[in-house]
Amino acid sequence: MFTFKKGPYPASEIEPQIYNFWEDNHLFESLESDTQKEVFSITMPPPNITGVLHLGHALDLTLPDIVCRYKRMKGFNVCWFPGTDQAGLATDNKVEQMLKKEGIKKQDIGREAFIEKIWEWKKTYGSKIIEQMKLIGTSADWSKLRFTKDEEYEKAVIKAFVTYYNDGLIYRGKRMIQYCPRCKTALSDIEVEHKNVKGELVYIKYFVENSDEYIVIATTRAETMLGDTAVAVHPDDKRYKKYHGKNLILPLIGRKIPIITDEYVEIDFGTGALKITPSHDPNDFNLGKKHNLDFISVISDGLTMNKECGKYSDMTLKDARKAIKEDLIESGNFIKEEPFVHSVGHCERCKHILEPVISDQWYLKTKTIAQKGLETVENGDINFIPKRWFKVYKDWMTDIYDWCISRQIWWGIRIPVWYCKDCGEIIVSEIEPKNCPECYSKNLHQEEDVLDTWFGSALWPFACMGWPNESDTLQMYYPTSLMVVGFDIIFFWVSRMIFSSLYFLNAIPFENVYFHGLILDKSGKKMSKSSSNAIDPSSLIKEHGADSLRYTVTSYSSSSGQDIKFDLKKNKASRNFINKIWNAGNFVMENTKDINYKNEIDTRLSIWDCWIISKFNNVVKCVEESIENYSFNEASGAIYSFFWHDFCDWYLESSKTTSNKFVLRKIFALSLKLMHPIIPFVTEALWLQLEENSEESIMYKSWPTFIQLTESQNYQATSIVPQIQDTIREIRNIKSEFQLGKPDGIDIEILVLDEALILEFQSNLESIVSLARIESAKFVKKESPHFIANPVNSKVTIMFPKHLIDIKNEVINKNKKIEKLDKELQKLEIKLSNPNFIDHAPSELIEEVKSEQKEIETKKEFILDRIKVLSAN
RNA sequence: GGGCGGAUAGUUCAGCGGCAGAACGCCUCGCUUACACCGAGGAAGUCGCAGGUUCAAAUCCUGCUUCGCCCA
Repeated sequence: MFTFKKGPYPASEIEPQIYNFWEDNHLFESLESDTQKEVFSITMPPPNITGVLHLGHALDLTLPDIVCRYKRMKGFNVCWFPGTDQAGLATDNKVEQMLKKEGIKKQDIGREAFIEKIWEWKKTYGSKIIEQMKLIGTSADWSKLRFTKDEEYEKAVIKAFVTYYNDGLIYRGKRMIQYCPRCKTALSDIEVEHKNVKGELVYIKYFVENSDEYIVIATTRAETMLGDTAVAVHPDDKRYKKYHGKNLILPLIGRKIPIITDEYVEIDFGTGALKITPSHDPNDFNLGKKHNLDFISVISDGLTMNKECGKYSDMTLKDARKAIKEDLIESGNFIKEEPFVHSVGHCERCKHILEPVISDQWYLKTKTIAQKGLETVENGDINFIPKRWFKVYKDWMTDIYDWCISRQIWWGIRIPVWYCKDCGEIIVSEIEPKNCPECYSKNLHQEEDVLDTWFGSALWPFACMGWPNESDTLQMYYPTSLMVVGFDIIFFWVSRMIFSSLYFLNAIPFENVYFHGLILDKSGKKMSKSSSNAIDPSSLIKEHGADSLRYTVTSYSSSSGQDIKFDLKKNKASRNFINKIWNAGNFVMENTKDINYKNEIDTRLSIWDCWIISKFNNVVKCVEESIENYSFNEASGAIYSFFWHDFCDWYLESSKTTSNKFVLRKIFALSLKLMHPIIPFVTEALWLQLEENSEESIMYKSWPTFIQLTESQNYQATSIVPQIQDTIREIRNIKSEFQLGKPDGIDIEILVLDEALILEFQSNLESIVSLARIESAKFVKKESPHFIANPVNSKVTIMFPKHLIDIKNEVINKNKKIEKLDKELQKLEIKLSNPNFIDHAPSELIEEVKSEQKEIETKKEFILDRIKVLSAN
């Protein structure tokens, strides 16, 4: 399929071909007929159709993809359900803005035409996000793609509404809601962002009826005073006790308002007297209900003063505030104003300041269903990773409010409620009623509001599988195994998915939830389009490839789900790693192409073969454990250090002189499998090039298993090779110290004190010479005066010819080494001389420390001895 | 006000009772026939501060400083 070209790995050229290969061969598709295998299923948190891929998606997609690919290789029947979300408000806004540019207002064209426009828009742009998901290698079963406003999906949402309603959990009520004047709709409480805003605190005199005395009221929203219907004080506040039961005269208006007492009022805040505007403040609303106060509305649409406001009618809130302050000054009621920072609700979607408004909305009673959702996680049926998010979940589920599910926008699933214009009957039905069941009138009108998008997406895990139909899909894949999301949508999505699933299916939606952190810019700020610090993953992919981006986000993703300060340098390092793999592949294929792998097997293993097999066994285990524990960073670290430092730096280099070509090729192929879940493109590209596999994808090849070594092979791997490596390192060190670059003329002697070890060293002489880059080495029985000795360990000493060594520097070096060893010795001695340590520490540890002390002492003596000899010359 | 998280090498982060690690960057050397997106070697840390528990603390406990997030 591919051929090597000299030079760096051409990711942007290869990756699309690989993805097409997978897709064309339907490799992502899961068969419901495949009942032999254990099932592993995931539903994707569906991205917004108006969105573009951002780095958060890179996490949402890469991490589940790793798990899916890993599970496939482990022999599971894996199904990953993809989808996109209608995203009510966001889409409504987006298309509204687009039309605005053409000079069209949505009100001008009307509801139906507007919705039509959105569908047109979706047809053109809605697949963009899907194309981008594919760029990153998403191995989701695209044949099962769903959109949360598909006809079938809409039926599920309506079914859910009607069921809740019939069960008495949905009601319509006049309540105070957060209204976004810009989006012109109610929002639920979690769509409100509280931000501190600089404002002013205005102090106003409210005179007591028939008196010269007054109470001072401090307010941040002077304009709402027109709607005041009481002033509240704390019952124990001595300052105001004498006024209990009296009335105040509302300035400018002259309305009589009572002074009420309530423990809600904070004595120490402001003047301790609180003006109550039940129609325009959520807390005042509650007090108004409690004390049976009048509700006077003075603001319409959240933007302007209403008709009841006399001279202030139709003014904007800002203008009205200014005019009222001026009038208060004139009337002598104004005392002062001072700067004040207070928390103000903003629209989570458009960031506009929200206005609390009383209106008719639809609500879902959440208390009891949330309780069940809480218990399910508490008792471990659903597992949160990391655990700490449970506390956040618990707090929210415990103090949950009824959920305002109606929205005054057009794009969305319209609430399935009809009002009879003749008799006032309310009809809630899954299908449009023909006439009123009470009076048989045909004069019916459907509720104008649509449902909160999140109401529908809460059903995603099962509605994407065809619920409420008893589908085979649902039967087979539900509940799912894993959900991967950012913690920022724990309330929006995770909580609601859990209680919805428990309610409608009496089953958990997923067994595990991995919450990843948020991606921040290099300085730790949230990435956002408005502050232009957002990094576009598509351009990153274009520049360095999807594998690089995947590798980068993976190495940032620990089981503790920390936020990620995304560093472009790290992505570059990942790119280098991918390139390293590509080039190693090139080497392996070049060097093994002349062997027939299918028929011949060379079973003679060199010590390096044994060593790499042993290392490979370890890394496989480590990667398995890391993926199972969601320590993705550890998996990525393990493959990096194995492949680069063990396989390339040592094994591949050793293979240039000594090693079994079969093992070289085999371990390389197995490494590709091992790395495939994390970096699927390059591993597939290389896999397909190993000629024996030219047509079969790596995706369904079995996960590597433990390779058995004999006891002696194991001994060579874990005991001999490390000594040879230490020897090579020591030679390289000396070469480096004396700047002996080229191997020419470096003929060293090696003294080995152990007969068996001599044999091992001798039979691997070639690789020692080659890896250490020297001209020759020979084994001797004793030191020669023409050579300078350096200890590797208690059994191995290497000797460089005197003429290559600067004796003065060598003495200095050796003295430095002594210093170092002394420091280490000191530490050990302190430990060993502590009787408490000897009494309490485990004996293994004590033995370890003792033998280490011995080793260092021997080394020290050896070096001291050589210093003496050198100094004497 | 309540809660959560971070503070470890110049930088980005692991480690979370038993000799402080990685990657990048930096310094020295090297175009060794897979890779200069490379190779070999090296320097670099009072693990935020102060107490405590322990034979032993970056790691556990308490308090504090500081940065960030969530809820009210």
